Amino acid sequence: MSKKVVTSADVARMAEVSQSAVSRAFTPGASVAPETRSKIIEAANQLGYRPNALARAMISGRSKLIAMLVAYMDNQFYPYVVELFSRQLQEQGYNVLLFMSDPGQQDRLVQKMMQYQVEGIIMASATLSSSIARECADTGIPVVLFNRYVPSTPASSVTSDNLHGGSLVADFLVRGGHERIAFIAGDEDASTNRDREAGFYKGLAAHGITPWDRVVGGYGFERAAQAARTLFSGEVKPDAVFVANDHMAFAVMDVIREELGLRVPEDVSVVGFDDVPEAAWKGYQLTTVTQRIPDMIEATMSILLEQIEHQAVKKRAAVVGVNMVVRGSARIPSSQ
Amino acid sequence: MSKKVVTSADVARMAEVSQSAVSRAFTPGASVAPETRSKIIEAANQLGYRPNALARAMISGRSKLIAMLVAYMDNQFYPYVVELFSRQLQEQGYNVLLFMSDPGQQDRLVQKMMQYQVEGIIMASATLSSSIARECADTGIPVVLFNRYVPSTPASSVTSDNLHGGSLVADFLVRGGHERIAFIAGDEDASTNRDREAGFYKGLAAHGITPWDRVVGGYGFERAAQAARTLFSGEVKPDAVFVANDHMAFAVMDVIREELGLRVPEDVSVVGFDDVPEAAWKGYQLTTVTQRIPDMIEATMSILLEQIEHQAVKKRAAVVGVNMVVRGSARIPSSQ
DNA sequence: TTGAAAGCGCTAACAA
DNA sequence: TTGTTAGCGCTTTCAA
Repeated sequence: MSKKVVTSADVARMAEVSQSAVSRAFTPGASVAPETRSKIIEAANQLGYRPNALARAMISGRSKLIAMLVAYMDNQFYPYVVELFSRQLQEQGYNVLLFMSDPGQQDRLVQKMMQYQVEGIIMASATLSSSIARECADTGIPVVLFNRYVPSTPASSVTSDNLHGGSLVADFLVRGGHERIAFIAGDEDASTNRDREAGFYKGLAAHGITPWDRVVGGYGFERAAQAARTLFSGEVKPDAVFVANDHMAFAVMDVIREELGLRVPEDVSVVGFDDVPEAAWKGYQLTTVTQRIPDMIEATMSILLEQIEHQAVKKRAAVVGVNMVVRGSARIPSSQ
Repeated sequence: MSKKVVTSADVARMAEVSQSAVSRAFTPGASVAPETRSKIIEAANQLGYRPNALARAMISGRSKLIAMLVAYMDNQFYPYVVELFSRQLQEQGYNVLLFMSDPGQQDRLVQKMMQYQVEGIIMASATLSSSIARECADTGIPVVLFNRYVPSTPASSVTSDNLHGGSLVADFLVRGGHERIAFIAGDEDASTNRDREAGFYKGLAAHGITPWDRVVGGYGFERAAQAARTLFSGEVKPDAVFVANDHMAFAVMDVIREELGLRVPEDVSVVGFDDVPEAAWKGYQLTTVTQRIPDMIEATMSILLEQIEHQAVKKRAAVVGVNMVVRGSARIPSSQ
């Protein structure tokens, strides 16, 4: 039926040029006479020729592949990040190899990426062992941890200023006149959680206040709901809770309003972190801290592309600023 | 510093075997003596050898790459789909090349996929020109349209029974005693919208009822909000609205409750389609039609893998059943 | 079971 | 500007 796979040699034959001329015709900066090129292009179109990207990658050493490893997609933060990365990388001529990480499988997946000769790796909310990070660095593959950092690895990182974000929330809640301020933690191993929590406590301490209670929600919806139930199970209840991310905050609000019959923010204020799209939905109107995703992406892209360009991996750590968005889920400070 | 890229020849030298022996040691079914293999594996580990997947793909003709094209990620339906596909594909030994489609760029992206010698293509809520579909078929690359179909192309498709879903909603709303039933359409070019709408009208007609009004929301959040404003701008307002997907339904509910001050479902019933995770959130409790994503994925995988296996592309169209989930956003029929 | 040899489709010197 | 010539790192006959 069809001739099965057309190669550059076929095109060369038809255009009556050498095979390398065909290669040049498809290489942006190469020196080919305009007429030669158009003759070749025409033949190529006629035959339905498509350069084999794999062969090109092999010989040129440039696969134009970037791997992305993502832990989960149910928190809307990540789909948004994936979409933006994909679009921008595509625009830059790169292609995305996507991996979903199963806990414990991350190193194996990174090996896979390297087998495919990716030119860079983006790890979104996933970390890697330092031995693997070493290996990437030695191979010359830049790795950037997105929204996580690990001090002891050679991998670069891009994070928000979670420390500052946490203190912003503390400030806001204290100024709002709250007296029993609780915290629902995310994944305790995650740097995001550690920093948000540390910043929060520090901010509280600056006002001479100690956190009223603390439970762990593990960044998951169901587990956060459970955490909220625990938090509100006592006789006297918190009047404000800072939840380590928006995704959990929705679950927490559901429990507070539907199961406990309390009002938000009249009875209890809720503040999240991330500012995912749903936070602006009227059903929640979540007051939260904005992670400036576009800025984070930009920082990641520039680290990655710069290192790919210069063939030199060196650790960099970008920290992007944050700001609070005040909506309706937490009492708003009246004074000043 | 490090020896830069280790090849099978290096391993062969160290293990004192031929280079082809190394290849065999890394090929599952190949005939190698156990001792030879272990000798090779040891040398490989020592040197940090990783088979080059690109070279393997070139010679074997099996890239183990599957391309996925997605139009957008803001509707939670898609992140979920992407995650599930990725995990299952990974489990089957395949790797995912992810593309976000810009409208109009789809054909170009499919060309890219083919250049990377992908073994199959999944198009999620995106369609392709029939010429490109032809090309894929001729090249022997199976394509499956996920959640869309195009009768005139050779591409396979997997969809929900949108027709039936629409009629289910009509039935539910009529039995609920509604009298002014409106429809907010999604993307009018999409088969999903056409079928949901057709099924809905047919279901209405079966009860001798005609739709009260119809506006277009284009499957987008903001546009749907606008559509809702239009729909409710008249003197007399609808008492029920079927929104072509959940994502728009949230926007519609926001407008109805917050801007218009109407109650859901007391003043107006809202029904969506998809059953994304947020539909179960207490802030919305959206009554909707469930797309059985796991079943849809399974159907897609089996079409794809079967055709890759047998090297034969033939068009198949799977239709997956749907069912309604009754939550709180629409009045519940009392009788029977 | 093993090794030698022949490429997969392409890019990249090197001459011409 | 063009063609010739080597390979990139691997799998796969084909003999041994």
